[in-house]
Amino acid sequence: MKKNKINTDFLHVGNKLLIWYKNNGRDLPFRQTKDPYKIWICEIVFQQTRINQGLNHYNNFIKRFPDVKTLAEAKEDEVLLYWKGLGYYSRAINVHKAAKQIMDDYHGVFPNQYDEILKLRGVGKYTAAAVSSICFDGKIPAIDGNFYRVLSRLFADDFDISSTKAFSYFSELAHLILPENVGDFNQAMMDLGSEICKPKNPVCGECPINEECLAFSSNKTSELPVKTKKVKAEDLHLKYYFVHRNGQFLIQQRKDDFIWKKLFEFLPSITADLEPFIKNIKTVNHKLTHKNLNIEIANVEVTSRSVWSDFIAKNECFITDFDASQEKSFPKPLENYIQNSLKD
DNA sequence: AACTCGGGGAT
DNA sequence: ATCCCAGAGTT
Repeated sequence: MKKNKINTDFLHVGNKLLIWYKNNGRDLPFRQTKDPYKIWICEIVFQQTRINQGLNHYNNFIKRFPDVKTLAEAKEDEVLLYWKGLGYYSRAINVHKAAKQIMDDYHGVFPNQYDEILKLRGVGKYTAAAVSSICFDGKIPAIDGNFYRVLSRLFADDFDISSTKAFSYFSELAHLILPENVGDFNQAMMDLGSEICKPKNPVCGECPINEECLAFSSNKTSELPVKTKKVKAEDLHLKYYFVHRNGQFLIQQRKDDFIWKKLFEFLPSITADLEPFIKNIKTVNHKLTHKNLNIEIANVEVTSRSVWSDFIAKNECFITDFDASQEKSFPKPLENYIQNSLKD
């Protein structure tokens, strides 16, 4: 059913959700505060990330960087360290840039208007709406994956959520049920989408708005939302040389393009004088959302001190050891490789 | 408007 | 094996 066919009054749905949220909302660490800094960080951490997966990262991040100023004054590498294992590493780089932005452009005071929050690096329409509604009583629905799913089911609407027009389309739909307290409403939609209106096997029997849900009454919850675009992973081969000597090994830092932005990695190539020291070669398979990685890692133990120091002098790389490596952010498969090397 | 960016848990 | 998650930036 399209929105222009909806003649019933759905406004009470929003208020029902607020009541449900008050009694059934999840108890999360960022629920006790309206500090825009903390809400902002949590919104960034939990982009495309499940609560259970990011909870420790969020707590550790807030503990180390409790406010904008602390974050802005930190080194980028340390911010990346606290993002280690979370994925989508541009979020860490951007959150750091945005902190500097707040110091420079807003005298360290978090902007309180949607349009200003939207200017922050790494903050899009969703996050700007979330922060402005939760912290500053902004009246803007925070349209995310939960909104798409809940609204498409509530109105039994087959609008393609993978369409680029989905955001504005579901924004309009959201206004049909938007209550006065938009901040709590936005969070209620997230909890409903997470706990009740789940992608698969939704718990419609416990849903506070199942009486109004057109997908429920027409038994179409399993067909909604409609998403036509599918992402397919392509194969990618990577090769690394784990060059080490006496508990030290050589690393370099990735660029901020392609995958694993600015994370540390082993050397992608060596010179001929190191080849005799290759002990063995291990292949690691690792799946990313858009890539099936096949990583070949050559274990190079340099037993000659002169060859070791000569290579370091002539090549761009850093020396680290197993303890110090814990203080840098490596891609997951390389992190695993280091951990396995420790056991040998 | 389409493409790209991680990692992990649920099914 | 497939889907999807408190999305945003780039092309």
